Formats: sequence, C-alpha cells, structure tokens
Amino acid sequence: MITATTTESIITPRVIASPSSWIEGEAIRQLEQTARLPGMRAAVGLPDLHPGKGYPIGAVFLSERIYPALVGNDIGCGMALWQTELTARRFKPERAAERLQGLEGPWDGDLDAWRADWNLEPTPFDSALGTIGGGNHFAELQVIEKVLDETALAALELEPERLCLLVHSGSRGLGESILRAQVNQWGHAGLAPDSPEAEDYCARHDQALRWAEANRALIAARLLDALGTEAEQRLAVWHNGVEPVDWHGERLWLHRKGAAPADRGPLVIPGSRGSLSYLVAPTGDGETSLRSLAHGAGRKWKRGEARARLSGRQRPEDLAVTALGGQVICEDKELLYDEAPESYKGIERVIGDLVAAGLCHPIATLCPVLTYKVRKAEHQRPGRARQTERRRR
DNA sequence: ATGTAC
Repeated sequence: MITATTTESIITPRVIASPSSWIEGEAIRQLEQTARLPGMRAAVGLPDLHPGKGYPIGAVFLSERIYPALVGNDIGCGMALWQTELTARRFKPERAAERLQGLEGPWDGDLDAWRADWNLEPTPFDSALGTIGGGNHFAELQVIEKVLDETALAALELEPERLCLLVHSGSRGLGESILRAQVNQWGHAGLAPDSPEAEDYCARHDQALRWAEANRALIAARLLDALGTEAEQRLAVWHNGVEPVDWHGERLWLHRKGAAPADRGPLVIPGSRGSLSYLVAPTGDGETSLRSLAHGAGRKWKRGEARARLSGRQRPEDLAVTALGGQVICEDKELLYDEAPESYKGIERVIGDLVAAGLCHPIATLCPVLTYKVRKAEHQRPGRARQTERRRR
C-alpha cells in the first residue's frame, strides 16, 4: 500500500528580483532542483540568490518534511546588532584597530557562567565560543549614515550619533558536526516530522541556534572589552535554519538558507564591507516571500575566484581601507581577496528589489568604520621587538 | 561554512 503522505506535484519556484538583477544560472538550477524534493510546497529565491554547495543560498523553502542538508552546516548563522557607547565623532579607527587582538583564540573568561546564561550544554566545540570564524563572517563597527525613518529608529532605541556593532557569525564546529552526523546516518533525505530522527535533529538544531546566538554575544563582549567600552543588543536574527510554521492552518517547515526572517521586526541587511548596510522594517503579509528577506548583498564571485581577478590591480595593503573609508583587519590573504567588496553584488540593487516587491522599507543606512575579520596569532607576525630591531639597522 | 577533505 502506498501512503500518500507527501505532495507529489512539482512546485514552481519564484525569484524575487527585478529583470535587470543578474542571478547566476547555477543558482536558478539549484533552486529548481531543491523545489523538486518530496514534500516541497513553495520555494522562493531572494534578490541575493547565488549558488551554494548543492543548494542555493539566499532562498527559502516551505516543506512537509525537514531537510537538514538544506539548512547546511552553519546552523544558526545570523546577525546581531548592538548600540555601543562609542560616539562616531570621537572614534579613532586606527587606535581601535591596534587594540583588537587575540579574538581568534579561546576565550579566557568563565565559560560555565556563559553557558548557564544561554542555557547551553557543554559541547566539544566550546573553545570556539566567542570566535568569528572564516568566510563571510565579521564583526563591524558602523556609523549611522542616513536616517530615513526617524520614528522607527527611535523605537529601536538607536541614537544616530552612536556607533553600532554588527556581528555576523554562526555555530562554528558544532553546526558542522550536527550536519555531518545527520548526513552520515540519513544522507540528504527529508525527515518525517514527529519521527524520532526528526525530533533528534530538531533538538540539536535548536541547541546550535542558541550556541550561535551566544557566540555572537561573546564575540561582541570580547571586542567591546578590548575597546574598553560597553553596548546593548538591539537586534538579533538567524538566517540559516528550519522552523515549524502555521501556514494557513497547516503545520509546515520553513527552511531559511541564507534568508532573513521577515516576521520578527526590523533587521539589518548588510552590504559588503565596502558598501552600506540597511536597517529595514519588513512590510507586507509574508505570503509571496515566505516570511523572509535577503540576508545580504549576495556573492558575485565564488570563493577562490576573487584573488585571481583582483590581485593584478589591488595589492593586499590596498584592501586594508575601503572606498567608503572603512578600515579592514584581515591578516589572511585568501580571505582578504575572497571577501573584497568586488566579490559581492551591489546592496542597493538588492534592497531596491525588496522595496519594489513591497517586502520592506529602509529605516537607516549604516556605513562601515572598522571591519574585523581575522588577525594572525602573535607569533606568526613580526612582533614589536623585531620591527624595532630592523629600524635600528 | 568547517579546530575542513585530499
């Protein structure tokens, strides 16, 4: 007997982007392919849609089943915004840059207390709590560049003269281990909700969400501590994950794969480190966009492609300051090129497409002042003593 | 994306 518990009809994915917005063919193919998975009910590509490893990034999927492989390894990856005590007027990026050291290593604070605060069980990956990681992850100080909705900004308790801190990171090795265990046992198959394996995955997934959120908070705390200042968190969202939703009275599973939630109030959609980020308020009923928004500008060039394209015309030192005047700390050459502003699409187009589709309205723009990616360990770079020695000769 | 896989 065949039990028809899943919908067999093929759904047609939608792409929310103006015809003039360039989207890679491979990303569309991945979107269509993913939309054919059993139990898929809706699939939407957002304006930052680009190819990922098997599944597209910048997309959202509504399904009868749970697809861990679609969520990917960085479960809980997301953005959090703080308002710092620093004022834009008095901030000295070069001085601040000098003080930001050693954020890559394990935190030497009270890990037990931190885990207790965030309701986290110990994991084998906790030495990475409070570390940014690689790829597109960063911690960035930003100045509010232009206020477009004063009332909304005030409601968020964001004062225009104070610097913001935006942190983008995820669940590091923990999320990766959860996905790996999942794929080893079940492959890429969708899990039936209420099955033991689904419950097991969801429990681990939710733990990774909390871990990632705690990670962003600890990254912020360490960075603020290094700068000798304080801050209050204003916004927090994750853009990689799956959650049950009531969809017109039916219980379905909403997968966000590089897609920000549009059902939890205002959020930041960051551009590259060389462009503005947008603080936006979601608008509309969430029907056409599956309650989601773009999570960033979207990659234009694949990882590893940027160095070959840019190294001829830009030296590493040229990439240390962006066109908008922001300082960049990234002592990893490959990453420095991979995450160069040119590797990303223009954020203005992405926001424009979302606004045109009636999905959000801008509250303010944020301009990067100091972007922290990675420092090498102290022993890997020329120390003060050696530099002094050289100068004497 | 990943205290990565080869």
